[in-house]
Amino acid sequence: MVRIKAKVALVEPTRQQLLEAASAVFAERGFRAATVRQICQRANANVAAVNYHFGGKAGLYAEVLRHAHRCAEERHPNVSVSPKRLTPARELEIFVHAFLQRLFDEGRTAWLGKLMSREMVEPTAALDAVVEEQIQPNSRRLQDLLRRLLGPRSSAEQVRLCEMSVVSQCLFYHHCRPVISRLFPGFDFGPKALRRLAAHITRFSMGGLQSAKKGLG
Amino acid sequence: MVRIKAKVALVEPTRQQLLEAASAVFAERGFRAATVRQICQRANANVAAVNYHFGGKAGLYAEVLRHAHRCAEERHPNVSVSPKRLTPARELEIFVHAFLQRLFDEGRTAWLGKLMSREMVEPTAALDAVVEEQIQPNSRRLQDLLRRLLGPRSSAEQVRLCEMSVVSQCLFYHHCRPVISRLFPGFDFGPKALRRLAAHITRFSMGGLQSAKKGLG
Amino acid sequence: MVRIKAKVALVEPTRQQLLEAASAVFAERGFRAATVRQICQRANANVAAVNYHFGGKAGLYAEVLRHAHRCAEERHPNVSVSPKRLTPARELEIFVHAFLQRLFDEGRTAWLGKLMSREMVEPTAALDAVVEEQIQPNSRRLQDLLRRLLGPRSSAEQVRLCEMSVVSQCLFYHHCRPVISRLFPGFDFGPKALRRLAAHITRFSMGGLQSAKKGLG
Amino acid sequence: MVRIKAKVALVEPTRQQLLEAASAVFAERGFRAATVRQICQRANANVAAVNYHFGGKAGLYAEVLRHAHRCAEERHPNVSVSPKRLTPARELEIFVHAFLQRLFDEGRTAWLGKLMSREMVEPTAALDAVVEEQIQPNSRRLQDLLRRLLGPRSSAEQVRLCEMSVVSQCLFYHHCRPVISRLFPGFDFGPKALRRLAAHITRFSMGGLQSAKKGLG
DNA sequence: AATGAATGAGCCTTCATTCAT
DNA sequence: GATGAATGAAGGCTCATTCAT
Repeated sequence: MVRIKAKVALVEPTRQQLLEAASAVFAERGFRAATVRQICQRANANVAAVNYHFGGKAGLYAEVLRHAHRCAEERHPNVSVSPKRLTPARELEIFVHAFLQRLFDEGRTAWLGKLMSREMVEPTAALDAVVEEQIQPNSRRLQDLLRRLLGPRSSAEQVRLCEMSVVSQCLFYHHCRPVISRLFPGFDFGPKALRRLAAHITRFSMGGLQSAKKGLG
Repeated sequence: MVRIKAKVALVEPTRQQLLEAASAVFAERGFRAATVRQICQRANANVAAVNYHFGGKAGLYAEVLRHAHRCAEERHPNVSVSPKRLTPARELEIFVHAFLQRLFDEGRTAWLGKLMSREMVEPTAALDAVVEEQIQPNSRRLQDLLRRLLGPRSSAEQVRLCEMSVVSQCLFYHHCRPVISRLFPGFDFGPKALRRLAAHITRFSMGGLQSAKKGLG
Repeated sequence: MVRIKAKVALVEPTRQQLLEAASAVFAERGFRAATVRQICQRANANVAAVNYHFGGKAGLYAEVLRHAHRCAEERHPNVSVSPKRLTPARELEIFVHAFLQRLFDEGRTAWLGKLMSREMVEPTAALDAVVEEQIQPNSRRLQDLLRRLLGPRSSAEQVRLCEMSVVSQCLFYHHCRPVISRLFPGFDFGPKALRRLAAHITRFSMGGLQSAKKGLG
Repeated sequence: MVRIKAKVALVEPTRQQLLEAASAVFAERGFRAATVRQICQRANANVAAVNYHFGGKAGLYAEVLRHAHRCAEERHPNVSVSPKRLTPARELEIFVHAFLQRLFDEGRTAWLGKLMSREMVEPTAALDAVVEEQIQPNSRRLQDLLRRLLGPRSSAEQVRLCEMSVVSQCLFYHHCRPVISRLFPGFDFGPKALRRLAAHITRFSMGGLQSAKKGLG
């Protein structure tokens, strides 16, 4: 039993190492540019291991998306909170801030964001599952919050449009980073900046929601 | 001489055809996935032509970005208009609508959007020029408009943040299209839908700006 | 013990199942194209089982030839008949018909024919044993019959040549089936057709033997 | 022009060398076992040359079948001759002898026989073309001859069956060589032996045909 | 006796590039 | 100026086999 424990402790199971290595490489280089050999070398595994464990490069990639999601979830557990006495504005700010933190965290957490960005530009078969399992639930949660803010008379489309207006503002900083850093050198994404960003997005969106609400009448 | 004339008239110069074909292929498949052979075949040119005219695949790509920019500009000349008597809200709506139209136009115009999306995920050396020559001017123009809406007491950062809030809402529909079409099947981007979208973004942003303005006090 | 009994009763011993599966797969795909994994999967056995039980793919193949022979023998026991009062022509027809039936039987019996066809094109070490144990005895039997038909003055070579003329006509339909079915679409190998074939081969051969006999004088 | 001549003389065009090498290797090892690398090495060509010239291993193989046919044809031009005054028996013997010579010739001519043997065991897509372009015409020619021998009252099926009886006797020695050499050691296939074989097959077949003819009445 | 994981050699193919013409 | 042939590096994958359990 000691030996077993020792093994578990010392030698990471190949499959797991493969997953870790692949997440990093796929995030860095993209599906196409990443090579199986590269991944295996990084995972100290044999070239054939990928096929054995995941059935091929594509299978590995699909699993990586799930793994990256789990890693992000682990670090920034989904803000499913329904805290006791929060103003809706505060609730929105928490959502936005958590979203930004997820996007701009580094290390293993960053994988998901990078992978998803690539999926937007070049969707793979794996996207369907991700949307269904990961994005949809979050979308629902935000819609619930917005419906409360827009009032009971808001239409489904109104809610959808407002949802996208909120989400877009968060994603933008991540997705357009290369342009932002060229356009506004010095713009940073440290913890403080993220808080300021969240504050702005929240305030801007609260105003936007009010405007949209008025448009309903 | 007759033959030469005929040739000039009928057959586009190889270089130009190469550029056209490459723009389409790079936009569709991305730099890596696009193959030189594919491009040459589409351009009715020899495999070695790319190296001959552009020094290689990379050289061709750089030229393609410039070409795609020219094509987009040609079709939707920059909305530099400052029409006489428009309400600021209307002015904003025009800007937003023009932006969306550019993004969702099809054919040669679409190349630029697709190429830029890819540049966001995997910036190349060509990006610097594009930002400076293309994006910066537009950014300035929008900032001017927003400054007028936010009032003279608005800080540079306020303007910047609001600019990004506006722009992000436009880009989102283009950039996250794969998710949107999965999350909200039936969401379309025809001319009517773009007008509705522009209306929403404008109203939402006007509210946001008002909110941001108040925050200044 | 109950469990053991149950297991013995329900689950064919791995070795046997491996043999069955391998016979089918080798017959269908040939030695090279057949994969160990395919065989093991079909036998519900582990990938390593082949090496464990037979020392490798080659060892399994050698055993398969023997197994296929046993299976064929089981279904069409060798026509050792020396029936009381048959005309030699009838005796020859019985031999030919039995030969054809063996070749065109389906299921487990077909394995041998297919495997032997492959051995002809690419002989393996296993062929020697098959010739000695299986083919030689049949050859002797046919030679005896032909000697009776050719008369006592026939030379050993005459007998051999006539033997091959008879045998070749039977084998041809099996061996050249792909060409026959393309050259004469509709040519079938059902029980009736086999009887007609046997009749033709017998008549043709009886004529041939007579001709050969005359040539002796 | 001198230089061109020199080149033609010294450096065999890659494509041709590839074809030669491939014919040999495919005949020796079969389609599957043959490797592109092996072929290219033998042809002093780059590994990618096969893909460039033939579109892949399969394309090369298809071309090889045609090439092998041409080589065989070149050495033993088809006996389409209708020589002045030959007895039908003599005509048949010439056909049979030519057939045997083709099968047992060595060097480049042998390729076709080996390749066809493999096609019988494991037909590929290339077989259809071979049957149509190569086998069918020969089959027709033999049928014409046999029809003359069988008389005008012979049915199409009679002719077909007799054709197969004749052809099978020729092919047998080639196809079952591994067994023959084990069963009758010392059986050789030199020029003299081939002549004797042709004589036997012809005599045997003439008797067979007579028998078949009688069966018609 | 039997297994699941892991290995390494090898295969076919693709691709951007170069070279002689 | 332009081409068709040729190159070599690299990529994903398959397979029989081995090893520790």
